[in-house]
Amino acid sequence: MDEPSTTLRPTRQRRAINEALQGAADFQSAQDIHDTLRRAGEKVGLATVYRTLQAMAEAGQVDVLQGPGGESSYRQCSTEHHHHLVCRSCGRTVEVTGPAVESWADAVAREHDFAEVSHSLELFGICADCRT
Amino acid sequence: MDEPSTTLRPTRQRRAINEALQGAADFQSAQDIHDTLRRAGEKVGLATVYRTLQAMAEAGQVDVLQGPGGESSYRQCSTEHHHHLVCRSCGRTVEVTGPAVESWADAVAREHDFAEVSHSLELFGICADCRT
DNA sequence: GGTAGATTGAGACTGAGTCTCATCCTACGG
DNA sequence: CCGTAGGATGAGACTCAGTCTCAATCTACC
Repeated sequence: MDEPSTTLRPTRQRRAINEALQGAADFQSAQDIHDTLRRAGEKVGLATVYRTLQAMAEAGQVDVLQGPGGESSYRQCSTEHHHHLVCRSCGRTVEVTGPAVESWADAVAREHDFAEVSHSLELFGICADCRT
Repeated sequence: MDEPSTTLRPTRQRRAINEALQGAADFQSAQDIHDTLRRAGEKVGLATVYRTLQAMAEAGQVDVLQGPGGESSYRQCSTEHHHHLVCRSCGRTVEVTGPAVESWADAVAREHDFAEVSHSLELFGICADCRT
């Protein structure tokens, strides 16, 4: 499908996108990042933002979250396997782990004889701040 | 946000969409259903399919699955809370329940003081048939 | 400095989904 | 059985995220 990366050059644009990601605590859409960069004076094409974000997601450097409108949001997270608890109101995101879920998923997969099982799991709620 | 349903009339189109849904075992996109109906000779507008499917999803009559391309797929399922194990290759879908997951989600929500917590959880893999 | 090949970006393009609004149809009262 | 009010429908324009193209540009390396 794709070589690990015949070469992957650290360009100005990629650096800028990386920084924008590090400067944000919560999930951002590609459009958001593009806007941020533009406003910061960085000239980066929209296509490049999409390409870079995708590449980073594939490389496991960022996490992807599918919004309800089908738009993808990206966030820089810890590299180990985890899930997210996201505030529906302000977008605040907390990383959580669920060993119980992982083993449950494995068990279910075995039971139904499915291989290469992956799972997507996100929690949504209203955080304490947004409730007051 | 929205009245329970001032009135909801059983029209030819809605009946057709309902039947198409019952005739399908796996998740179908709105476009799929529209095609199916058209091919079956039923004249139903695309907008109507979208509207009806959305209304049914809101009413809890069908489950929605977000595809990677951001397209929504619909399926008629049991009314009780459950999740799906979907074959990445053929789309075969199995309904599964995970009591352990539900209680884990509750615990996590309490721990971080989030209210009204809901979760989305889907498992993807390759079913036995597709592996042979 | 010179070059191969990866990277970029403007803009055209795609495809899912939404919106508008004139027309159609269902429910219901008389 | 007919007439009417207002929900439902559908053709087509429209929005918007994301992808693709391809010439120009930049980076790594000799």
